[in-house]
Amino acid sequence: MRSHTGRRRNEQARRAILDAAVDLLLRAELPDISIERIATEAGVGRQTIYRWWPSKGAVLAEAMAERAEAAAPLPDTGTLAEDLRLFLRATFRTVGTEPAAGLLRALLAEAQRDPHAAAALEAFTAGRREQLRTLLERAAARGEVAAEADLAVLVEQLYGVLWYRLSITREALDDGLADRLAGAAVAQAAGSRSAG
Amino acid sequence: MRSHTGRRRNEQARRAILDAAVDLLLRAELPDISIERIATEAGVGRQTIYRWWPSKGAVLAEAMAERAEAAAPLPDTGTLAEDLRLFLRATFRTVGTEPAAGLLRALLAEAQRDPHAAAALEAFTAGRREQLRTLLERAAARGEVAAEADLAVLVEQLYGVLWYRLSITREALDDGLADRLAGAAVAQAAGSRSAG
Amino acid sequence: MRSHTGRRRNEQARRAILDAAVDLLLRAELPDISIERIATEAGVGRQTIYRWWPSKGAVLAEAMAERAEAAAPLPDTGTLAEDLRLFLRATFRTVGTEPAAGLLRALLAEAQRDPHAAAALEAFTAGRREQLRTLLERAAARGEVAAEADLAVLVEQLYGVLWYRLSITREALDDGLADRLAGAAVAQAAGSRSAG
Amino acid sequence: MRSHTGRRRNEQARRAILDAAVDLLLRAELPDISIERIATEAGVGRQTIYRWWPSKGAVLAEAMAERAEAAAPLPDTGTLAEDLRLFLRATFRTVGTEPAAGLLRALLAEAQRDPHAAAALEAFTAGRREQLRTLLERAAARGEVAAEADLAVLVEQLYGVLWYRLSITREALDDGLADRLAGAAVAQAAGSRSAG
DNA sequence: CCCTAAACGAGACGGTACGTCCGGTCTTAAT
DNA sequence: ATTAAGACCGGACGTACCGTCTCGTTTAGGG
Repeated sequence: MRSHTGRRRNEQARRAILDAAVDLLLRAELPDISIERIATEAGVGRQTIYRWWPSKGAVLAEAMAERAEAAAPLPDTGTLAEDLRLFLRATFRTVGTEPAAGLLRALLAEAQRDPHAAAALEAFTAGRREQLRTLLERAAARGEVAAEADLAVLVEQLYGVLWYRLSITREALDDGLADRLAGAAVAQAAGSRSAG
Repeated sequence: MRSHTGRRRNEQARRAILDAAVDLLLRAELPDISIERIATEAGVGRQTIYRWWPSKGAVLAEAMAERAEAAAPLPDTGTLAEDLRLFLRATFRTVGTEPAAGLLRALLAEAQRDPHAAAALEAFTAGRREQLRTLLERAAARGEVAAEADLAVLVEQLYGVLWYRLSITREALDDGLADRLAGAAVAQAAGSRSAG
Repeated sequence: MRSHTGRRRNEQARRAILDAAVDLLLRAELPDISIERIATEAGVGRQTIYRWWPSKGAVLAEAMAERAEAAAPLPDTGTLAEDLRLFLRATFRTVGTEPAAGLLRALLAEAQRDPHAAAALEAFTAGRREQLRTLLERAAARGEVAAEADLAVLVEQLYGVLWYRLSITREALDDGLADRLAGAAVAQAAGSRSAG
Repeated sequence: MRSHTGRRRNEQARRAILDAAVDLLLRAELPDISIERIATEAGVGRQTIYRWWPSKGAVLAEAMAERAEAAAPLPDTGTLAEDLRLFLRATFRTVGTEPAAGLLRALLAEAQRDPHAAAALEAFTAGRREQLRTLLERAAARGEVAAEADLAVLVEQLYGVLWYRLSITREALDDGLADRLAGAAVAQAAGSRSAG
């Protein structure tokens, strides 16, 4: 009884496909990148892509997830304001510049029509929200956050601005914005205290 | 020198095209609506679409802009909290349910690849931000907002949450969220005072 | 009861259309000339063409008929051989060179799909056959032709070679061919005598 | 280095395309048969036609060449008159009736605008001329033809009549014509003798 | 001198076909 | 069994024309 026969998955092909997808995004030559082009670029048969990924969105999602793996360690300076400032600056630097920005935009577009991409994007962003939530709760544990503060909403506000600028206004995601946003978040988290 | 010669644009055709585009979005039959299908659905030659719109995104954008024309009048209850609550509830009700939600999602996707759609979406959202900004500044004039509060960022936070849920998490945009968001915004606007 | 009211046909437009059709053929830029292009070239509304001609083939036919009006006078040297030689040389010179050659080819093509063009071509060629037939019968009256000679077939043979070269082999229609053909025709007309 | 990879050409698809082309010609439903219709009729993707043929004319040409492959064996009765009579009768019977007549007319029209069709038609007719030339030279070897007779021209005369009737006058290509033409050709070939 | 009528240039309309590109499936020979 | 190659059917793309249908303008008698 064989446990597995036949040729094994070719890791080089996998790499070539993901790299080709990102390369095409970077070059941003044409409005959209096709499976056809990815295969040609990667020097790979089209079927090899279909064998391992259910859709183009899934390829992009894997490419993105891979690049994002090196998640920045959460800063821990002791104050919410500083932690948030550092976290947002680091996030914006990665996500606000090419190639990541283009990748995310393409993935967002793809997610609107491809459920696989939607699921991948949701999973990815859920991890990010979790991370930010952790940062906020650490501050709450230190007593920097009012009891009534709605941390879940705050997380969505912060990432909301990021995606809003990425996909709609295309305004810069720079350090200045990170600082303003950190300030606003701190005001919101703390401010309810005086309102309470 | 003649000012205009030849047959005039057929308003019925224009209507049929925009309506067909929205109808297709509503039915959401296929992941993407093609110009071909819009033309067939509208009982119109394909060229008639190409004659008046530069791209599919431009058709969707015009369809959306038209539906959005009936902008809700800004509430004016005298308090920021209540104004915001009403405004967000009204906005979420329109935008968070079909057909508007699907239209916006499709337009967002299209805007990532089609500059015409991108421009149309940016113009549309700029108008919305302006409106919300007006609401906030009225409150500021009443002294409800701390001097240091960053209203521009606040506007982006609120709409950011809306689009984030629409396009990424697909969580409901309900009255509960509107209220929480209004609360958070008030806290942020007022809260800086204690931080100041 | 009025006999005719309203503006009269514009002769300049007619001329411009026929000239544009021939010009386009000459330039032979693209595989085929469209009504659209003729109209643009002629600086004329498309409807003006449709008003006066039933099809593109009819325009070409009229253009050709007009050019062919200046029919060469039948030579009359006293011998069949010489008459035929001169007639074929003159015909080949006109028809074997541009623009006439292209016009005839285009008309032939059009006649295969457009009944109007077919009728016009048949009428035109019938006139030509008549002419050649006259030449042959003059020789017969002089006793140069055997009684059994089939003049109708001979006419078709001569014009058959012309069109065969024009449309299929595209070999030159030069003086040499005219002379060989004249010789062959004389042999055929006279030759039956010995066979009789 | 591989000699050939990938799926092989589907012979059934090739057959279906050629058959559909001929079928459409037969039915002669529309003045012109489009690639679109051939593909639909054949149950084949449009690209499959473009992959293997450079133009519509090339498809028609291949369809015709295939039908013509079963070339009638040259008759060999011992006399030019009889050989020619039989050859022309057989040729006219094939070519003068549908579907062949329509096919040839369509191909002739196509050849006036499509170089591929022109080349195919020239190649096809060259073969036919060769055949007829052989028949004539066999008679010459038997001494039935005058030394000065211009066999090349005679071949063009005979096929010229065929195409002239096919494409211009559309008169019948019947046995009677074959016989008259054979008689005329014999007169021409032999007649030069008395003229010499 | 207007009135009616037709022809004019322009150009929008619903369509058909073009030739290209891509999607997702399949077949082939090689590994 | 997987791979690169590549043919297959299907179908959308954006363009070119088709023949028809308005438009407003121009030109010509007839009243």
